[in-house]
Amino acid sequence: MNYQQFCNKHKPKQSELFAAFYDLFAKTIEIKNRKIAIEKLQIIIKATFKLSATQSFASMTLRQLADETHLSMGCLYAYIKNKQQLSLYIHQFLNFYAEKVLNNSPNTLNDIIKTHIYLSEILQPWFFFCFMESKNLSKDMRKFAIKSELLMENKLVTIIANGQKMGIYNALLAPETIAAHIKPLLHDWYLKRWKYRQRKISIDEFCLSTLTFISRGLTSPDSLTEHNKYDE
Amino acid sequence: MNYQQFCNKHKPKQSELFAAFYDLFAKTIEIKNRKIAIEKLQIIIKATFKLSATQSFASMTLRQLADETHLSMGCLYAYIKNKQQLSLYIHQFLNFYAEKVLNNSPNTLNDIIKTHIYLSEILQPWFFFCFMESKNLSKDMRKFAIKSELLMENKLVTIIANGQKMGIYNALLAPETIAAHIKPLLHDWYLKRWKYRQRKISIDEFCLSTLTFISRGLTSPDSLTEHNKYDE
DNA sequence: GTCTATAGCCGGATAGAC
DNA sequence: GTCTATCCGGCTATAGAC
Repeated sequence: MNYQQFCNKHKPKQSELFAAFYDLFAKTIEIKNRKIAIEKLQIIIKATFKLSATQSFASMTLRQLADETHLSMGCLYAYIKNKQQLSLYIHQFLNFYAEKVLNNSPNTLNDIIKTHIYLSEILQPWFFFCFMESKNLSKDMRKFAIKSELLMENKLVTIIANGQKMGIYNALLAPETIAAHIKPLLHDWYLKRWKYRQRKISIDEFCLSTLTFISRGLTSPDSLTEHNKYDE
Repeated sequence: MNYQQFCNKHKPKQSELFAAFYDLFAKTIEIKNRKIAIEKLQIIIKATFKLSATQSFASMTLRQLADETHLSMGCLYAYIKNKQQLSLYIHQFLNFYAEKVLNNSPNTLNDIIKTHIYLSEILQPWFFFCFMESKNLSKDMRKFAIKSELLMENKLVTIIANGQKMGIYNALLAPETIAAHIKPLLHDWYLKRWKYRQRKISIDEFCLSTLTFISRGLTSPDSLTEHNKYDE
């Protein structure tokens, strides 16, 4: 699987993405004209990402959001119940969407890692927002919001444990430990997206180097060479 | 070097830390009684960390801060010029302090990595705050604030490049790429501190597994084994 | 569906008493 | 140094016209 193949299978058109968004929350959205709602929700959420990324969601005002979307305050409130709900819906939708993709993903280590990176590329602003703004959620909601993250982590652990049992991976580190190290490597792609863009590193290059880095940590069966041993 | 040794050399008493803080900004702080100022600044900044961590700095109100510190609004304003400056000073102080320690740090790869982890342990709330709240800074200030991060990154790159030249490390990945992968591994310690605490993973265990993970990526000279090759 | 106008509150910041 | 009292601007949210 490469990025192009993943896109063919999973990359939604922007309109499809927000159609799914509307359908998920349609019951609680005042506007009943589906086509208009989808269009406006896309505008509102993209503006939310833009403003949140530069100043944080908490300090973004709905006046700014109204300006940015060229909607009035009143109109905004036809699409969202209040400011907090806007944040909540974004979290919930990403969770919903990520879980759908992860549940359909293949089960080799490389493929899961690639699936995660590719997904976070396609939905980069969503991932970034959810990572940075998880504070906005209540405790209950926070638990819900990281369901798909746990799903991902469990998949990693299972595969690594299996690989170790079969002798394919060395067992120097516990599966949970390795999984814990892998995750921040993947997060970096969407958290520091601007850095990779600036350095002109493509997603394929990033995947290659990440997988190389991880594979080497997993597969070398020999003990550490002398000068790099953890020297107390 | 282990954590205990590092602490003996670098770990400041809390009062020393905030004494350094006061001295760095004394010119711009109204309160001239050094002892009182140091004490209150410690209270104010710790409260800021607490409130920011649960709700973000932007949404923390100075009234909340006054409650948490048991100071009045007026009194608060004797220590800080305004809300934004509070955030700025925290960023500037961490940068000042980190640079001091990093410049005195030894120059082996393991020691630099350990220095960074140990430092981020001692100043965990500072590191967490600066990572999460860098948005609050103006563009100029942001550049300034990451000076010490760049210092750290450059040190990594230099050492890795050297090691590759000397044949100690494999040259599968560029030094910059490896450094880019190492950094999020280290950030995880202070960003997800609660997770490691919950799992009862000590800083020494974290260092060991991180260094193991990194070393293996660097030192195995053989090419990737078949089943883990980047199978496109 | 979208707008304007406005209610009502809360935030940052300051003045001035003690 | 620390407090109370207060200004004023800007915020979320809603009512009601179009």
